[in-house]
Amino acid sequence: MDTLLKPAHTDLPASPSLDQRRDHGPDQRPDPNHADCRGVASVLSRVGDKWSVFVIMMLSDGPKRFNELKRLINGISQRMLTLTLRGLERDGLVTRTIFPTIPPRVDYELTDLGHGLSRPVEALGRWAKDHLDQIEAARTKFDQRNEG
Amino acid sequence: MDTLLKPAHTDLPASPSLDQRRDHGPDQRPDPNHADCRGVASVLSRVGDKWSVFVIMMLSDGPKRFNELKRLINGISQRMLTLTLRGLERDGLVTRTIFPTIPPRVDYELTDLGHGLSRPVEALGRWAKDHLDQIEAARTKFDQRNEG
DNA sequence: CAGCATCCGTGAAGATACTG
DNA sequence: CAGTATCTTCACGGATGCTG
Repeated sequence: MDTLLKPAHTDLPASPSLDQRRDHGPDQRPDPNHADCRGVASVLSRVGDKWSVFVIMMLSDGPKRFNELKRLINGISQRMLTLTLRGLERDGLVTRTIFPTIPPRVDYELTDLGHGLSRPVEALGRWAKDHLDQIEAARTKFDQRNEG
Repeated sequence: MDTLLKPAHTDLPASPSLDQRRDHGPDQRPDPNHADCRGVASVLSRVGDKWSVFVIMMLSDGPKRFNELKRLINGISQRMLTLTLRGLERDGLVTRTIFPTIPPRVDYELTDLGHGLSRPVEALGRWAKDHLDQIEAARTKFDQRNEG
């Protein structure tokens, strides 16, 4: 009940790295006029987390069960899905509803907050989809210049 | 010129994990009706990368120099900044302009593609900022329930 | 079915010292 | 100033096996 799903010796489910590892200095004021880093970063990292994004997208359709999500995302391991869901739950983005039946059934659903997030996230997803070619082209070109 | 800034033995600057490690099986069609994962994921991971986001935000004001960015972001290490910038450059999101003066001067600027990305990214940033409290509150609450 | 518990490899990121 | 080079750490994430 200690190591649980937590990889090795973390204390947070799915986005520990930022909050914990990032304060390497005593005072860390970047410049208030831009972005206040610390806090925003921890939210951004949730968004940047591949699995979180996919889960959010899948759930924007409506509530889903555990294995349903697993099938939809398909590349995700069960551990990562659990971890991701716990993280999203922790952040108040999804709710976890347990039906004490046999066999057990658990539904995951976006909260209002989660739905709010899903909008900019999907906007981003659309952008990504739209410009994928350009980016991949740029990557190829860059790689050729750099080692070809 | 081989190990360079690349941490240990990667081949991509800042978002290699997804494309490479993700194909653990022969057939990996998730369900075309949702998101096509692989490609989008690699873009999302760039966006989700904390440092990339901050750099993009900083550069949306206009071109900046290396150390200027470093100061603005402040929590970033010099290595990570270089790595991030190379990644963004590789993806065709920023340009790198070298002035062969002494001392040397390098300007980084968003490309059109980069500016395009900066819009949804900033939307996300705003969202993150706006709902930071809610999320942190949720986190605290969740943590208390879970171990208090 | 949903989920813990564990072991383990990989690689992302920090710190530091050196160069043009 | 703007990088490079290198070492080290340790968190992410996969695979597997066990519970209620």
